[in-house]
Amino acid sequence: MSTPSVSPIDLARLRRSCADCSLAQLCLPAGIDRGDLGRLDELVKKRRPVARGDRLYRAGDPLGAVFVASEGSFKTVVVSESGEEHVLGFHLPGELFGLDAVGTGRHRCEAVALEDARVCELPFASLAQVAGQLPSLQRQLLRVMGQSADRDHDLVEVLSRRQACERIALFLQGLSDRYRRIGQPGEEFSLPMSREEIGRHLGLALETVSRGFSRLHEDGIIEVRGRRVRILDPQALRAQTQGCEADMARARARGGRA
Amino acid sequence: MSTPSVSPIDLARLRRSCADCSLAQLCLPAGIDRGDLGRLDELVKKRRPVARGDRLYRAGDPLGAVFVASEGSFKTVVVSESGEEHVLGFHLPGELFGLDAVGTGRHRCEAVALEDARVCELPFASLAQVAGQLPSLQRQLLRVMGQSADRDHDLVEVLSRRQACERIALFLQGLSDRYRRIGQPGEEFSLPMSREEIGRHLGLALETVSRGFSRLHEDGIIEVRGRRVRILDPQALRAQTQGCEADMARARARGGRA
DNA sequence: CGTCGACTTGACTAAAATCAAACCCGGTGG
DNA sequence: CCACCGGGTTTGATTTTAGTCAAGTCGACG
Repeated sequence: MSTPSVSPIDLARLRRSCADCSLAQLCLPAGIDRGDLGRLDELVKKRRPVARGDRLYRAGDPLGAVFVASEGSFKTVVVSESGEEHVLGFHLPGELFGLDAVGTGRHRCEAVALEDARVCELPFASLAQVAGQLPSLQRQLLRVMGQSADRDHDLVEVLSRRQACERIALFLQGLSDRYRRIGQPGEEFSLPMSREEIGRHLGLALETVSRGFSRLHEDGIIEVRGRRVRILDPQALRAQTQGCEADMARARARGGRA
Repeated sequence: MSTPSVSPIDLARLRRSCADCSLAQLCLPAGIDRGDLGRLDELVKKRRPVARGDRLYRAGDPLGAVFVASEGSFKTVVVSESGEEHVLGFHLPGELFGLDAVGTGRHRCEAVALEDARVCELPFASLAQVAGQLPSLQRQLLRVMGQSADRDHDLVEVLSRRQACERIALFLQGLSDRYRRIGQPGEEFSLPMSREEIGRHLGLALETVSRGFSRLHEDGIIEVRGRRVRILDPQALRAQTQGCEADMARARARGGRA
């Protein structure tokens, strides 16, 4: 599954419909019956290609559409007045983003492709309108917004950890779960983002991120080579998530419990 | 219970309707015409009293209702497996909370009254159902969910600040704005939460919070006595928000530097 | 007036930021 | 094929910052 060598056949299939999309169950269409899906299908601009570094929207832009990464990953970032940027989130295929404008009508952050990618684009106004007519879509839209809030929520949980290694472990854990959800191996994946971006996401210096990775490596919990990551001991990773004391506790308990 | 002296007249007025509520413009009814408001009115359990420390819901509870603080403040907290708690947010009168269950159908955090308070309670299922019939309510519901996400967003921004004093300044700034929005003076207010709770919100030790307040006090930016806060120099507070270098820059710009 | 809890302050310690230097690897061009 | 970039990454030494532990202080309330 390298970057798309887009044959005409592929192209045709790509534009087909949400119903045929491999991500459908993770995306907005989940739980919407095939009949109603047609309505949704009509409004989606499907699988538009986006080059690495391209911005889908900028802070201040009026709410136009929400997006689903269909191939490749994105980041959403806020740039503070002082110029430094914080990465609010990373968005893997099947994940919806761009909802940050729903509150005020204007985007608060900008969305950037981390690699050459594709997005599906849904004009928000039409989406909301159709949702008013299709209860199943409304339900799903609310759920998706909720899930998006849950992800922010997760980030808060990460950032509230004091120890750098906890944040990093939690970050890897989260990525692993999310990769697994989209049908890719959760134990081995390659990071679409740089150490610096991870740092800007976790509120850590990039060196600290690197050291964290190295530390987890030394401890035999993960294997890292550049952006390639393999999780060797998921349980231990989870333990790191709970802080080092918890880690100790686990080590102690190792004799007694499975 | 024994909160404010509730005369029969008050009681009658309190139960009246959303249309008459002083918070209506901040709350769900905003932008909904009077006719439709009746529909909403029917489902709201209005101004139920809640004692300090009471929980409106716990983590794991199924999504039943969303809440609006109508009097007094609340906090939402997540308790990690290791027992420590993090305060996700504080909720002032007119602010809606409890949406954290929309994504999964179960609450991820618990909501606790910080003081004797009152809440309006909206059964979520009915709300969603009525929203399907009233486009204006649907729009408003989406907007309110978006605003709630924006607040999470703000918290992320706070937590991503490295300097403790930046976090604290941003926190006070935010509170000030929010108090102003609900028609209370933004320059002088009293904190409904303890230093410890602020710490658990900002990811800081309570001592650090206290020191931060003291520092801002010394610098003549705020006045603090216990939970009473007055903002003396809003501009300087804003500067603190941007980090100490920005602060320095401002000091220099003041005309004359040592 | 004494007690208790919340808050402040101080001294010390642990952790991460910063500064600075190597290192590794994919790509380029000789 | 190999030398040589250059970005991203790792690692080391030092400094800064916030956490921790431990006294005190303040203030509300019985």
